[in-house]
Amino acid sequence: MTSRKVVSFENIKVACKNCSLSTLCLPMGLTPEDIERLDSIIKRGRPYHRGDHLYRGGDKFHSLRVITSGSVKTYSPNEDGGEQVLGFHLPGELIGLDAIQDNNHNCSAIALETTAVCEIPFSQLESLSSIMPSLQHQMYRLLSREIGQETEMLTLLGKKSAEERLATFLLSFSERFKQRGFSASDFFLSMSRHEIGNYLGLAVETVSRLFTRFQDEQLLHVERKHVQLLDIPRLYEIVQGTDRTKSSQSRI
Amino acid sequence: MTSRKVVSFENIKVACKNCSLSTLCLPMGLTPEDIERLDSIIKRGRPYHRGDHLYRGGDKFHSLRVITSGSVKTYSPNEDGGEQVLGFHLPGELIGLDAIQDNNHNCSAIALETTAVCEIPFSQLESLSSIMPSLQHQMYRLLSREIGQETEMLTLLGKKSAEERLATFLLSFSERFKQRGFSASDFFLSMSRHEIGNYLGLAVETVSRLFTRFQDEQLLHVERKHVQLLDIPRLYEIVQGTDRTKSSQSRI
DNA sequence: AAAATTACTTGATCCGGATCAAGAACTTCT
DNA sequence: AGAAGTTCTTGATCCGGATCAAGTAATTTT
Repeated sequence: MTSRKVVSFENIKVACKNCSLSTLCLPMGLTPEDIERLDSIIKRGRPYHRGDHLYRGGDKFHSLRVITSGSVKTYSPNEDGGEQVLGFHLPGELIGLDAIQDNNHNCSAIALETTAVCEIPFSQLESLSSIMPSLQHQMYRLLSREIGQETEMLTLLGKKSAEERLATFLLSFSERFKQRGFSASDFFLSMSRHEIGNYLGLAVETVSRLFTRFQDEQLLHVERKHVQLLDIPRLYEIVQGTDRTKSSQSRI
Repeated sequence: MTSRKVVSFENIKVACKNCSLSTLCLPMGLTPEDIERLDSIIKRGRPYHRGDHLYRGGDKFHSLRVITSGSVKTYSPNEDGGEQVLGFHLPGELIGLDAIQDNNHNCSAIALETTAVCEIPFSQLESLSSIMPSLQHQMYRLLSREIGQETEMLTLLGKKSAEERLATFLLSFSERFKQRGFSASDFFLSMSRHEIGNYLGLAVETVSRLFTRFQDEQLLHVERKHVQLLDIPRLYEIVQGTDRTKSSQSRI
């Protein structure tokens, strides 16, 4: 009778096979039996609160982590006290891949809100992947995808204007929320303007002004962290630098 | 008698076990037997000439490539005809890792000078790595290292000044040449000023002016592609933003 | 609920590096 | 060797976005 109640809130997502993220996550494309084996090495701890570190630069590396709810910022603390924000991570995303190289975290990861994660001890994952070719393949794909994403970010920081950067940022969240079954046009950003600016290589003031400008131009409505995208197609035009409102006479 | 002559110029580096790069390259840390097995899947074609493409964005991916001599530029062609230079690659460096994710090259690679490469068919490498844990481990490390390097580049493009960027660039080559047994302070750059600028997110003119300035400040001597670093310690100070010549009164 | 702190916005000014322009040095072609 | 095309350098100007400054709104502390 009461035994039903044992399946408490904390245990609902206790297995990959029941997890709605499995199509985005490490188990993607694995057979149910393989998922079961992967599942057996995964640890699910208690949630982190806003501001808690998942790990810090310098920590010994032992586990990769998948966000299962909430969101996380990764950043690399640089010599003079400042930091470079490296990414914002949503449920289903794997973090810690950069630490494999020397078994050390070179970056830090901090929860932006209440956040749950799965921990995957890397040495066990490695052993498992050497007897499970499909898992090995998935790991190679994920590592490669990470490289590809950073490559896009290099182009963003190397060549794009401030407004192209912010539009890219917003559409990235739009797409990722959509993938996760949320609205592509109405969402909350869990990070501050300062963190957005740091990530995009812009000053806070520039980010703030751009939000205001985008709103004036009817591209979106923004109130604090709540963003509603009103004209996604035009945001895409801005991303490509094809925005007719200003580039019509340039570049010929 | 004449059979000795069969070991011609082209065949000297025909095996990993004889290759001076093996400590920097994929075989790093493998046992001689494992190197032998890896060697058996590697293909060595004829050299590329300056301007030849190793692959282009959109090509089907089948092989990773290791530069064995010469140098290569990777770049991502972007929509409007321009390009973002992603990296300059020296002997021992592995390229193509970003293509694993979807079996397609998203970037292009072009020889900057006469260049030889080893081709490693990825599907064979994958099979081999699933029966050779040490190779699998090495692959994970290399992929992770690539992520770490791109992360550093993100910080460079997001936060650093033009002079910090060029100093970082020069010291990166200095270190890599040194690793390969060449001079750390006297070398030839195989890429143009334009390509350096593109890579560093700077205009050609800025790069040219910085070379002139660095020379005026006795940091280096430069003549066309020939660079001699005269004050490596001070270049390191510039990289860290700790250069006393200008930051002494700032940031307090 | 008031006070203090932190986050965000908006305006004014400044500056690093882009862009424009032109000449010089080098390379390639014929 | 001379012509034509590149690449590089140097100077002048311009502008996007940083920095400085101040005010306002939200959040946290007490």
